[in-house]
Amino acid sequence: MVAYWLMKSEPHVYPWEQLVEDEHTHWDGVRNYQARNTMRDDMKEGDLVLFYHSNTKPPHIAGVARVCREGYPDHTAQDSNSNYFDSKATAENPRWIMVDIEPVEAMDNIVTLPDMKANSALDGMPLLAKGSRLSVQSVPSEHFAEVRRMGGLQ
DNA sequence: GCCAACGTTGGC
DNA sequence: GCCAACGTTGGC
Repeated sequence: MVAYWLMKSEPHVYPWEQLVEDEHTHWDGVRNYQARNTMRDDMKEGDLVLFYHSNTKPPHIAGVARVCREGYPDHTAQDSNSNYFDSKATAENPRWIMVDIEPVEAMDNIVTLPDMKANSALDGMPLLAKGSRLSVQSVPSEHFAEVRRMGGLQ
């Protein structure tokens, strides 16, 4: 049973094009407990992910990715040279978790936030909720299908 | 366990 | 650059 998710990345930090070039990546740097718990407990290999570009004009979904490795310790938390260093993280208690994802398909045309807000078929989508800030979040399957359709994918 | 202060996210 | 919304920290 495939589940659907959405992950946010700022394009000047790690864009979709970089994921395509890298072929897969580990999703390090998440330092929010709710997002961590989702990666640790809920995201399974084969689940599909909407790759969202935040903090850009306009914010948009760039493509679809797939979980290719389930939750494991985010080693950057134990690296004092990393921006994501957390002094409370240890080998015994890594505190932060990441998954690996790989690209599946780019949108034929990007799906912008205003277009999603204007589409009543997406009413109730967590991304569109007021004050939504979670960088890893669930996507209802019917919303996932609608976003793919909006992006021009079969 | 409360809550004020502070830091971050992210659309606009 | 602004600021609303939200999460975390730490004193009490």
